[in-house]
Amino acid sequence: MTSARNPALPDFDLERYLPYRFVVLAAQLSSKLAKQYKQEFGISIPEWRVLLNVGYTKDLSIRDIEQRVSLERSKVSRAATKLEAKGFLAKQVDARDKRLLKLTLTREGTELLAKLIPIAERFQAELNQILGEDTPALHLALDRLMQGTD
Amino acid sequence: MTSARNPALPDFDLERYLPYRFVVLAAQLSSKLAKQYKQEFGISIPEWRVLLNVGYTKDLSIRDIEQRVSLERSKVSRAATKLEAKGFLAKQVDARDKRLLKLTLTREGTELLAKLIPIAERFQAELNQILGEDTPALHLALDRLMQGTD
DNA sequence: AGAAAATTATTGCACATGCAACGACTTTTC
DNA sequence: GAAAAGTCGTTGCATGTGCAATAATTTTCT
Repeated sequence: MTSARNPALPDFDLERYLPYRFVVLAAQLSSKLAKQYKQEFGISIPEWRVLLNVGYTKDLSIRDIEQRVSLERSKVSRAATKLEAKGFLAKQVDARDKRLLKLTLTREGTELLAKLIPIAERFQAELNQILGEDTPALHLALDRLMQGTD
Repeated sequence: MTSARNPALPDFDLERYLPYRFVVLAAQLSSKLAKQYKQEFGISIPEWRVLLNVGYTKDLSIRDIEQRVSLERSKVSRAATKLEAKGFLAKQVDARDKRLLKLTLTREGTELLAKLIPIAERFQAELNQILGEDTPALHLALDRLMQGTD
């Protein structure tokens, strides 16, 4: 079906090409949630990730988040600035090391996150539904790839 | 480990959150290849996708590629324009339907693609190595998700 | 046939992104 | 203890992106 018509080219099957499949699927999944968050709450994906991290760990710095979530320094910084402007988180300079920032959710930020999480959970449940008994196998494969491609 | 410190928040484990895992992994895989293509050949990801499609199917239109590769109209259009400027492909108006374009690789484009493909294959082989016997399971899971989230 | 609706590729524009440079601060080294 | 090297967060800038609007064409409908 995807055979090469051009004799100068080797055979190649894009439909089975793993990096491609990942990118397409990831974009689909991510944008589905992104639209919901954007429309209903005005929150972008980087903002959602930052919110989540700050929500679950005390006094994170920008750098901490960068490493955990594999999100660029500058992305994290800008997301944090926006969240601060919207009143969802507070920045505070670390007294011990004044280069660092300590990020904390405000009450409003906590309330927002409490609304966002169930939506994410519901989405995950949908996916597990679709995957059925293959869910663990997928996670295993993802573990392997994450490990292997560092 | 990822337990909620904040009593107002439900528990949530980002490390096991499927959409997140996909996005991170996809970005990793994709950017690894992208850097290589960019540095050595000056080709971006959208350009590589277009190149590939045009290489393997005759007289594709912009719209055809959009649908196949789930790449935005405008992205495809701009990628095609760049590839044309670099001499890798030729645009030609379809005589039957003058709204459509017929895209074809030039000789240079074919030569380029012939160099790109082995690199992609090698990358895929690496991944299969890492996945080992779990490769089919992963593809099955991907099939399910692609189907299910349309 | 002719008007209205639909389709195709391109483009303008506002916004996101990645990277390098910067200032503020800390750690290391001599 | 001062200078050099390193680290942290922000920002400027060139480039990429998504979306809506547009012009050119085709299809549909009366």
